[in-house]
Amino acid sequence: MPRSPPPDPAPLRLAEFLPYRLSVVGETVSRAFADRYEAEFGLSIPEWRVMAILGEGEPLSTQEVIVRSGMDRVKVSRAAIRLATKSLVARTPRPGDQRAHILRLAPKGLALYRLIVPRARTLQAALAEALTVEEQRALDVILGKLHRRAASLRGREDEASDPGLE
Amino acid sequence: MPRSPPPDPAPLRLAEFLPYRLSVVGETVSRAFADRYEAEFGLSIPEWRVMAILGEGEPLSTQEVIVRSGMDRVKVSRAAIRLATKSLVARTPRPGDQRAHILRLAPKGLALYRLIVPRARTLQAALAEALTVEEQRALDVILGKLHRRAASLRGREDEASDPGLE
DNA sequence: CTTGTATCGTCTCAAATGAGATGATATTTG
DNA sequence: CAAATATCATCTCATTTGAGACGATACAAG
Repeated sequence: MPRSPPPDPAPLRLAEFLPYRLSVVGETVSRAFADRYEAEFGLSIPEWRVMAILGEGEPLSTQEVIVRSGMDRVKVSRAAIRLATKSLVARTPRPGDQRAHILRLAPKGLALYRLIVPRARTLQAALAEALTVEEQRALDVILGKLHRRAASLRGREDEASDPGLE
Repeated sequence: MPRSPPPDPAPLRLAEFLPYRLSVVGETVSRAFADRYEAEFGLSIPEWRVMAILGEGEPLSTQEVIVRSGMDRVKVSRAAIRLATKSLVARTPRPGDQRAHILRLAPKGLALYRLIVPRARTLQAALAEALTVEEQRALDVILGKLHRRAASLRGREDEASDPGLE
């Protein structure tokens, strides 16, 4: 029995495609915030992230900042160097391990941090304001789930099988 | 009455900060999908997006693809050129306007499109599977709201005022 | 028609990006 | 202890990015 030519799949509407939408929204938000951080504080996003991590309290090695920020090794290294150049961050060798640098906010960095945090909260509020409180809570859960799933999709690049190995 | 030193704002937890999380999730998802499109079809994300838009049916000018894809002028231009080089997309001058190119899927491009679409749906399903149906619906609404809000935040770069001018 | 302005897509170029190499130090092994 | 291996942060370099310049065409006003 002759097959009819492969039927057109219903065309995919890019505008409704989840990965596309996530990417566009993420980019738009990032740009909006990047513009502000740059204009108001002269910081790039990677610089701001490093400051934000260090502002949480503990001094951290570059390596630890990499893990917590989710950023690339090179990005963090460069951000740390630029921040040190601006005297916003102090870099001291780690006692007992000359390879690692301990990063901490320098006094000037701490002062700047105290200026940025309220501003960042305001900006976030301006964004979150678009959502109801329930939506905000839901989004929180959703982002966590999506992140874990996307990370695991990245993990096993090929082969859709591999049930539970490793 | 002497002021006490400016009280530390509660430190901002980057890991809970909405713009940060959106950006990280968006990036992770994008990478996961970009890896697949590249490995399986030899397409970059911009190339895939252009194909997806053209696959919706109508032939479109570069300009229209720019609008619908949300991508940069240069990105679309380059993607279209690469796709044309691979004979996936046909570029013909628009009758009556020699400036514009009309883009449409070439036969080879249409064939590839038919391969990609089911795969893209499968990948999306693998991602969306992490969420309940209610969450998927909620996310849809949420992304729309966030996108509009972020876009408008970008609009009025400075000055929190300007009520309604322009 | 001629001049001025707007829009099309591409090109240029400087900046950002990130995979891999590198040098320096630490740790493990024999 | 010496040698092999691992880890840290940085550097290198090829690629990607996007703002602005650009040439070409279209349209508008005189």
